[in-house]
Amino acid sequence: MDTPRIAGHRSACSAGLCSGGQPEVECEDCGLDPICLVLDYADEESGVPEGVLIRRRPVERGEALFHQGDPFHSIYAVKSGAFKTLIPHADQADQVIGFHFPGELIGTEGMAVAAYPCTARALANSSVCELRLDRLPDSGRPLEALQRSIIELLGREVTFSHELIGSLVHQTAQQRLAGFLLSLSERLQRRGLPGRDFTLSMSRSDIGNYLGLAGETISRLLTRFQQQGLIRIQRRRIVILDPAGMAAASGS
Amino acid sequence: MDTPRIAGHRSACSAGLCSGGQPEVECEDCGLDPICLVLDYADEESGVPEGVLIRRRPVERGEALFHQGDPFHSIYAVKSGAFKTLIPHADQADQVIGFHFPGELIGTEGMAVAAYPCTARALANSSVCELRLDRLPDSGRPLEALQRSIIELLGREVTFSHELIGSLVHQTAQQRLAGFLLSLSERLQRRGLPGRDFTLSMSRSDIGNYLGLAGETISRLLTRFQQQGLIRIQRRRIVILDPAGMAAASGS
DNA sequence: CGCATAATTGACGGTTTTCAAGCACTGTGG
DNA sequence: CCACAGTGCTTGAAAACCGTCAATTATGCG
Repeated sequence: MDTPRIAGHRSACSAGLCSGGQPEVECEDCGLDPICLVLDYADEESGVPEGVLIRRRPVERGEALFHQGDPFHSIYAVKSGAFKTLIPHADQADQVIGFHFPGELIGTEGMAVAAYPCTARALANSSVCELRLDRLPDSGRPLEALQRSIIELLGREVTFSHELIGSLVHQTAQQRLAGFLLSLSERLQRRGLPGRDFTLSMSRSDIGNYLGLAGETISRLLTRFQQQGLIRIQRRRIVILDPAGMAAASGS
Repeated sequence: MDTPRIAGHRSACSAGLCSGGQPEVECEDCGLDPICLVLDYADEESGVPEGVLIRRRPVERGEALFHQGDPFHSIYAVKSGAFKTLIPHADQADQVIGFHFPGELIGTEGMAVAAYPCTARALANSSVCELRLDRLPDSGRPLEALQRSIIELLGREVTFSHELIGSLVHQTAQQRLAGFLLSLSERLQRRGLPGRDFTLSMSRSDIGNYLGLAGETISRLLTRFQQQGLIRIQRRRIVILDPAGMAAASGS
């Protein structure tokens, strides 16, 4: 790992690796952490009921955490593995909304409308922490801090979506893919995982779908990046050799 | 107007028309209304300070409500006129993030990160209601209801962004523009304003920027729609003649 | 009335999609 | 252990679509 860490008091794993050898995020690096802390605090103070926070539930590859339209009950944090969220379409191909890596949250946008607006599916064998918000008491002071955290999360998500729209809509295929790989790299590193040598758990078509490109275009661009010495690809493993070159290719 | 309404007790205007003759949204149809109600309630119960809610402030065409990076203090509701939000770029052209019509809110996403992530600019002479959240007391029970409203708003915005991304990225120029005009029509109607005969306050380039297309493409498509008898255009005035045909052109 | 800005329209070229074929890898069952 | 099928990936060729550039017209404003 790029940045080895000491396991926190709430982490059952050390050195960021689990029994399966998959990289796993530490609690300190997890997006659910501020909320977990609120709940821990709440636990001592006012007695949050059991079963609100379910730690390290395993999810098998291909399994769905929830489907579009399911009544909202939980938000999830990825501990290991990877997920995609998508809007299923009966007639046409599904629309891939996002990818979720260790430390990142899934399902936050369902909270507002009482139902999940998308489906979340595991791209690999994974594990998640689940926060059952429906089992929280209806009122009480700790809720205000929790709500504040959620408002922050959603606000960041809106801003991210706006930036994403700008990227997707005003950039060429090469810029989109280079930017995508760089942002992936950055996201993994921010969570204490290796950011220059990682596995794309999703297919080329999934990436293309997400970026508004054909799967063939992704394939062609990856080989072009490799020919330019920017990256090295072995099936789904990606090594970023020249981050500066990638940044140039991403158009900023 | 399509649906004439009786002015509510908090509305200073009647029949949805203001002195300037511009269509104005009623309080009942305004996105800020649930929050206003919360504050009215709060006012009686616990005494919200004066100056929290500023009603019907006029904003001149070209004037900015706030700029990107300004410290967050307020969310705004458009009463009359129209706004665009954009991310300014020093080197390249600005990125248009969205358009805001009477009854719709501006600035919600700034709340989470304490600074506005975008600039809001009036496309026409307009008026807004301003809710100064920085003048709210730091704690107190009514906040919880307010926070819940804001979480709902942000959640809907996230979902909307996801759908928008899907549209922009997987549809042709014709589908995007047809869908854009239809969604505009629906948004205006939802707020009690005429939805089949309205004014595009923004330029062709603004629309193109927002949809990821060139201004020339917007121009060409509008004339094509008119040739097909779907719409009628006179400068910036649009009349939707065949909503069903537009829906077909939008690809769903 | 004249200038500045916005909108229209045409021609051309580049990028990306689509269609199609062949290849590589995985996992399964004999 | 190997053959096989299935899936995903790569690569090629042609066409569609949209962007850019440029010229012209229309509109608004002083």
